[in-house]
Amino acid sequence: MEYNFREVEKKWQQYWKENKTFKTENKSEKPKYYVLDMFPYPSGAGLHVGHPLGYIASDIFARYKRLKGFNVLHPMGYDSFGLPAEQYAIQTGQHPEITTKTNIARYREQLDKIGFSFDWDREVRTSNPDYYKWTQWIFIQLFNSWYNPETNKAENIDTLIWEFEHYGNLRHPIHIEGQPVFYPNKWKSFSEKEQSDILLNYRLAFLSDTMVNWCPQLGTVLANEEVKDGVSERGGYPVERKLMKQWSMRITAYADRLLKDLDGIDWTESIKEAQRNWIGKSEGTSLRFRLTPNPSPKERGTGPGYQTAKKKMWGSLKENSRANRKTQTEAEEILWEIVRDKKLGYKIRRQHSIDQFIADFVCLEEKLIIEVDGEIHEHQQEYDEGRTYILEDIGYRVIRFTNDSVKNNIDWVTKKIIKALQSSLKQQSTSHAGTPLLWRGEGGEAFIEVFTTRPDTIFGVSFVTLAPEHDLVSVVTTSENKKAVDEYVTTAKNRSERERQADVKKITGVFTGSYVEHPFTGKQVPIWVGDYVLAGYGTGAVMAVPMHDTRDFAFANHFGIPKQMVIQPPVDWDFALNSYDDKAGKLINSDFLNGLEVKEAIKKAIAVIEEKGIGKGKTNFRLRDAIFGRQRYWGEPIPVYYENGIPKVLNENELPLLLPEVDKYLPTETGEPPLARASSSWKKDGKYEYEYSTMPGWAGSSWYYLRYMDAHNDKTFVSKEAVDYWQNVDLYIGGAEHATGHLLYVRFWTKFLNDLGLIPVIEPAKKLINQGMIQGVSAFAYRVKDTNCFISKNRIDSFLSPEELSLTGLKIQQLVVTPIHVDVNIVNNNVLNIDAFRSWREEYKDAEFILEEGKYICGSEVEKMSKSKYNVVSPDLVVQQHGADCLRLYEMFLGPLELSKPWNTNGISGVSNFIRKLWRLYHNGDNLNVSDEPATKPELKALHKTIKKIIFDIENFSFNTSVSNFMICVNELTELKCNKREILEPLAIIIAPYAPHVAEELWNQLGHKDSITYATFPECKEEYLIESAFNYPVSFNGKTRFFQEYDLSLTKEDIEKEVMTLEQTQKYLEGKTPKKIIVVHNKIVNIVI
RNA sequence: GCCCAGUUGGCGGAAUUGGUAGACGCGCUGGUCUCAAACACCAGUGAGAAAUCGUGCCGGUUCGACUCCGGCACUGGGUACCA
Repeated sequence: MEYNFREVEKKWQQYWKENKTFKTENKSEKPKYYVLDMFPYPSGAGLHVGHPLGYIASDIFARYKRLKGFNVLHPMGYDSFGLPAEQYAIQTGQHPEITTKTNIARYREQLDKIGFSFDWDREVRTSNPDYYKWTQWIFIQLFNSWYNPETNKAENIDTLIWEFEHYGNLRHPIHIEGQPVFYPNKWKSFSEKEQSDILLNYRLAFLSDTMVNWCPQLGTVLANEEVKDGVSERGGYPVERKLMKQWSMRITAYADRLLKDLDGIDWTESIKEAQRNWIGKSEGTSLRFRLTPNPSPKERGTGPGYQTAKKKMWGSLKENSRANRKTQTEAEEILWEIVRDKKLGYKIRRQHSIDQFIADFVCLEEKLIIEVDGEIHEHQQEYDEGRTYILEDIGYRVIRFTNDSVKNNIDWVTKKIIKALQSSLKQQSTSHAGTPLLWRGEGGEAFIEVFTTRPDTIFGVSFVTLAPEHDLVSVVTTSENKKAVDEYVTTAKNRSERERQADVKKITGVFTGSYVEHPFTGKQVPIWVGDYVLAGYGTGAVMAVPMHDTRDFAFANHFGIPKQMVIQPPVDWDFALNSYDDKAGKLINSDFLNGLEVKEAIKKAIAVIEEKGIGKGKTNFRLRDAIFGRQRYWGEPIPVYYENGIPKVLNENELPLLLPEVDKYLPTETGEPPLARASSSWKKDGKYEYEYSTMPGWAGSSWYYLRYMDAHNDKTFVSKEAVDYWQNVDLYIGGAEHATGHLLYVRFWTKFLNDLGLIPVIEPAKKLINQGMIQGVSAFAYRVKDTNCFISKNRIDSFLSPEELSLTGLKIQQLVVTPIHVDVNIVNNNVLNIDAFRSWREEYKDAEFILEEGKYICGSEVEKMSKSKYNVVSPDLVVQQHGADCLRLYEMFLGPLELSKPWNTNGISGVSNFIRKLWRLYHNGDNLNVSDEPATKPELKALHKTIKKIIFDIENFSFNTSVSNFMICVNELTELKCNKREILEPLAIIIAPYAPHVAEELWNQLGHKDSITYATFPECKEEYLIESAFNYPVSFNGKTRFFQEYDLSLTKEDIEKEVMTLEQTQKYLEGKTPKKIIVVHNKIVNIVI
């Protein structure tokens, strides 16, 4: 009887389940090995043949490691929160939990049929409260942590509060650029809300106003990597930019570590490269260009109309400032001694330029100006009023004291100043919101700061470009240009993300009318606005070097801006076509950089820039903080409630915060997320509102590998013992599509948990390999336009008979055909099953066909496997027809694991035959036929050769070649008519990882009571492989011409002599004397003529 | 544009440090078995009549290159005004 795979596979799947064969303990004498698969999202479509590819490979590896004596952790679970179930719920009203459960049941059934060795006792589901309780718990840890740049680690937020209490937020690495400064004594005086707002700037999980990718159709925000080409990855709906209050994760704090630690892990180069690009570290320098002259409010058209101040050029203003400092009044000297050196707890400057004025004293942080009116000012009442008005208009408060009160009542003056300082925190101007003061240096000068990676090209700068959203745009724009700039900025801001991406090549921009001063040449450099500059990267401003930067080049050409070459390009470089961007060549036209190579010039330029104090070396990352909230129902509730507008996290004992029931899975009428529909009692302590957004899909999957180690622990997310034992994943097999999403986030959370001392590892997986995609092969039938007549592929352009033509309803043969996707399951070798097609869909019931050679031939095309293309092949069907072992072997046999390939079953019969042939080795008819006689030398050689190859192949993840090697081995043993136990027992073991069902059955029939799972993988005994002779290929000038066998004991010299005596050698020599004879022992003989 | 992967018979693919190119399987051809078909088994199968030629194309290193180096083309994937 032939091998009955249906019976045997069912039997062993049952056996494994009943005996919990693959249950793994967290303690063992054996070394540990952790094999992890990609976390599946249980979709309604079920598994297709592409999904198990990686699972089969990892299962083979896991089973191999067990045979090699390892304690193997090989778990499976479900990433069961997510959009599709929710979309389905919106359409049908069915609770996503129900859909999810059904889908999981179907997945499980499909997985079981393939015979995977998962430890199902460790199954996790991210949507189970006992799982998401810990996802919420980790969120709370993130909320309670900040990233300390000094220790380069996440720490509890308390250490930051301590810092604030003792040092304020001034100290260099703690201070965040652009944040208002406060001093030690200040922290405690802030209100709870103020403190909360400040801390949110540091927390690793934080709430902020962020530009988000808003997808109106999906009704939610999307992460950057969920948006492809301006539309949502799921569904393909348009996405727009929108400012929203959002929860985010401060992944940027880990940018450098995420980048650096890539070097230490054995992941595929393509994934590492994708992550490196996504993180996008670029080293360069910040550089400030002095703004001069500074336009007056009147010039830029935003100031009050009655402006009385003389139009002052910056230069003279600066001189006034310096002169004033030397000629202080007595009162000013007295006050200076009181306020200088932060004596009042605030940094106060004197004779400092503000806008076009010079303030006597100013505290920039608190935006407080202190004026001491001397005799001069008494004559200028009107002037002072105007000046105060302007200063207040741009966000300053001005307090005035007379010379007399300073001289005679300094205590009263001091008290007034302190009071003013303390009460003026962050007082924002109203009419000028969005146009803060220019960044000003010690001398009071104003600047535009740019970021560049090419400071060497500083002498090639021909203009400076600001992003349309840049704060300084309105400040530097002159009144003549105001209209054009305003229009441009409005258009640029309103362009949707999609338009911007589609229009990348369209160059747009506008001149502001102002200039900055070149820091070295002093020349005037025009300031432009252009949307090729991104507000969110660097400083939102660039120095444009058109000769050496492609984008600047295009911009300059488009607007006719002059260009200056500063790097000597190769001789044949054509600047009419391209800029020369390479970081190679010598500097020219560049003053002190002349003659240097680019790399040296960069160093030198940075040094000089830093020395001049106009900028400093700086690193920028492309990586953005990850938006963490989704305005959706089917996700983990964020464990946050709001008390008087202050976000607060729940206590651990209040977890899990369960997902509440809602009447509809839609946003509320007021546009709030679905959770706002929860009953009015869904409130913290019955009064405080919970956060309404839920966590994104990647929350649960960012730590699932840890939960498998200790899946049922209700005390902690993973016990210390479990994680100390299992450490991290030894082998992860997954698709490359998660390179910049999941695989980056899971690394981030791992590092964070490590910082907190909760886990001992800094990376989730030591080794990662990608499985390729299995693509679908779609089939097409060609319908003649406006008819129900289908024409066979190769008849479209051929002559039709009158009868055939009449089917098309056309008078003359002028066919227009529409290709229609046909279900691949009713097409065999491109031949359409016409009856099946007619009954496939109602509309094709009466379809007519124009055939070729009696058949209807379909067209085919390789596409993504998807339901809508009717090209999905389910593994169930293959298992039903050929068996699970056959599916496993065939998927591996298709080709290298990491390569994408279309699915076709053309070769599956070869694998099916192989299994039968293997079975026949052990059987004679219906009976087991195994002999205990000792094996012969050729039999042992066949086996051990295979053992050696299989070990090599598995350890190199070359599963396709090991299947070939099994075939070779079985062919050889069949040839040898081998039925020796000594051979067949080890053979069953080495094949067990690949074809576990048939191996178990053979093992059992050989008389073993236990599962083959924990047998011992045989060792390769080299002595059986030793050959006494080798059949040398004899080649002439490297081309093999014939073979000659020589004993391996012969020396090179012997062989050389022997070869020369051969008749065939003489024939190929054609009477010439060889120049050289190369003999490589056990390899080749090459004769050079 | 940039980054990554790939390109070998009719097809999927093999070739471990440079050493017999095309293993293994499919398909195809012929044969055995059968009334016939399927299954199974046997033989052949890169091209060419042959000399020879052949691993995307051009060049190089080497006694010898699918393999190493330089340049180019094409296919697939990722990514993008990131300064």
